[in-house]
Amino acid sequence: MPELPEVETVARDLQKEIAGQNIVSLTLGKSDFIDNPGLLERELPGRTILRVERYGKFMLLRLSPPASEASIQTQSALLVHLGMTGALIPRAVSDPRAKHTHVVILLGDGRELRYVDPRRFGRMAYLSGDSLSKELRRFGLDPLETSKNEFVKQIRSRKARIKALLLDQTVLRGVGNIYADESLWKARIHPAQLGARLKERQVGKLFSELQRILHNAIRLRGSSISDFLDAEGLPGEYQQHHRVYGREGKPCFRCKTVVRRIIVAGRSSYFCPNCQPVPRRRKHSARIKSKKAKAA
DNA sequence: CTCGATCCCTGGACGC
DNA sequence: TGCGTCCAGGGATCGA
Repeated sequence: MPELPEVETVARDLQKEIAGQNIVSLTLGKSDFIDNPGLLERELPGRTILRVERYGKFMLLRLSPPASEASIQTQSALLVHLGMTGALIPRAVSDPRAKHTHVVILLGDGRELRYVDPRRFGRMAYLSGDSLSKELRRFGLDPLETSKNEFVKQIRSRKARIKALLLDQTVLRGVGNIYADESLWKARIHPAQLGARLKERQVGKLFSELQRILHNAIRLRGSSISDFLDAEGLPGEYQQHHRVYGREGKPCFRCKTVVRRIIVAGRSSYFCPNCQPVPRRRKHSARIKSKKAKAA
């Protein structure tokens, strides 16, 4: 499942592999995950892929302006979200096409940039000018480009659960389930804890650990849980370094307590009940306890 | 503002 | 071997 480190890996590979390539033609298969398929077919042929960037969990293929507007400096880009099972990989034309290949972009050097996505949870969109900048503004802070102070301020100003905040792309762009759980475990914070209730020191710790984990994961080319493949079609290796994610029923790496899985913000959340204690309700616990005793 | 529920989609795991 | 069933999960959307 591609999150920030996986998308960063693919974006860097593609930057090396296809930046500067001209788009000769575009062939679409199933296109229900594309914002406006006709627009892609009209706009992409003839453009040059200037560079490939990561933006949150999106890849941004920055494009040259259309020939008719070469003098106007309107930004345009192809946005690609890999969803759960997407892959964007340059291949020789002679390579057989994988099942679920939905977009094929013929490049000037003769190769094909192929988008493969069995579940089609991904998204693709051509955007330019105001609609592009407007779309990009929807998203929150990039965890690798934000200061600790800014992160702490944002998190502590919200009363949603910390897990929900980490996953909310309008708060923080790029973090998904794996890296949310991993950083919460490292910072010893329960996923259901409310953002506003966390101490400044805790959120600071969370930020440092999140950054460290993301950098490490990028170094190891991401986590491959089920389907993730980089732009060369190879898996990453960070999954071998997961401390809690996917480890329900196994001993905590710190204290040997059995790792649990609960649903927080509608997502599986793995945590250690000992290292990441349940959030305490403010004071009333004694009163509730006596009430219960009376009822019994 | 925040929540849960629901939908999208397919392949893999599991039970028989 | 081959069914059927359940489930995962990022994000959009809707109603509470």
